[in-house]
Amino acid sequence: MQKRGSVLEIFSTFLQFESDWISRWIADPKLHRSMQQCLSQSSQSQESNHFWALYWHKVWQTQKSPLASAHLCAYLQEASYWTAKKMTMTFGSSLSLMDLFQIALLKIDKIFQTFNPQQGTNLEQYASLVFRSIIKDELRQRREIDLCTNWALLHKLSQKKLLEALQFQGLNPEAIAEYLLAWKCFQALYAPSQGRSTRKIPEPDATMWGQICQVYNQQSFKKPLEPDILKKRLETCAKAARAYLYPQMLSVDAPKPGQEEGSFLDSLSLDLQHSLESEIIAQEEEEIRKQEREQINGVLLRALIKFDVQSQRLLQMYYGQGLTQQEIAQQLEIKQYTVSRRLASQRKTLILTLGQWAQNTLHYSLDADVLNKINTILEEWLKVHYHHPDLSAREVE
DNA sequence: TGTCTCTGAATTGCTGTCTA
DNA sequence: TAGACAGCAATTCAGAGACA
Repeated sequence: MQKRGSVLEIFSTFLQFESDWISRWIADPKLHRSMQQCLSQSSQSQESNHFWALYWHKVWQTQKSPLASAHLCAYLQEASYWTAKKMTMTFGSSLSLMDLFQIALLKIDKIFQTFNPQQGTNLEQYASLVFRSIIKDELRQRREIDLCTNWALLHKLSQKKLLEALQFQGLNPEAIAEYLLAWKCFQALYAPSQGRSTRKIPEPDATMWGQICQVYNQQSFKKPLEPDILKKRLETCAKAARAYLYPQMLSVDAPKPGQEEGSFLDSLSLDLQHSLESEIIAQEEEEIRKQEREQINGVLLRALIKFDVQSQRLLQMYYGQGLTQQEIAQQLEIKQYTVSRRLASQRKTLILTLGQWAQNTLHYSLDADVLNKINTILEEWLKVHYHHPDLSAREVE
């Protein structure tokens, strides 16, 4: 992918994909004109991308202007692309690089809403972090939904989401009311047996179908239904929910519906040569981050080993087994607040250890911001460590 | 979209126990 | 006896879900 050179290009061009590869940068004529006009009128034409990013973000904040949103979307193309690429390499996925790229950009408004220029951060770096969490969340949820049986999905579903899904299918209000009633009866009567995975809830047996049907017929003003019809209705609900919550991805450069030639982005054009420059920079940055991660692992593992057995057990129960403080308190026969205090004290020790290391090695000054970041890193690390101890141990070797 | 409710987690102020 | 630590009860905070 060739780097965009000028401010004009950066705020008015978009990536075009061919299969799963970048084909070229293409300019949006409207954005191109708008940016040209801004640059010609502004004494800030030579200012950095950062300046214009903050400018368009301010416009978006004050006017909620779609034009500002489009300029920022163009600006964040690279951030979205590299995050999507990293995620496909790290996690692998049934979704392509292009799909992940689009998932990230679909929720771009979230970045505009939560970005705070006062904190002195760079919008592009901030967007990369948020894109990463958006994609991870999407992949996790899709995996959950893919693994769910219809009956598990119906259990997880909220009434609001089911209603939206049924409306999305174009059903009339009367039909929707009947489907909702069927779902409510199912929810009320069919509870999965304890200990069973919440993803693998099996189909109700014949007796249960009979009971659900009986309650449904008591509450419905329509002609009484047979259990197999009710079952089909609930299967339709599950199908509608899957289709609504996780629709098939459609590429922005896919052919226009009903047209053999031309795509959504065909009105745009700008030929670019391919370059490896950005890939090399990204690989170097990744290498540095990897080394830092390994060092952090070492520091935290050495600190953890110094904890007594009970403290280690507490952390294992909280982060490893995912127990609540109340559950841990019951098992250890102590009070919830004692658990809370001990966890807080252990976290404080680890934060100070990591802070000391950051101060000595990376020459960070330990202000509130840095400590907050260390706290976030620590939380993530503890979850990974206690879920996959082999992973963190391997990185330390 | 805003409000309400619920739940888990964290905090606060006071008190008791233990130890150097 | 001071300081560290823990117990207790009440309160606050934050996030998620339901609902009008």
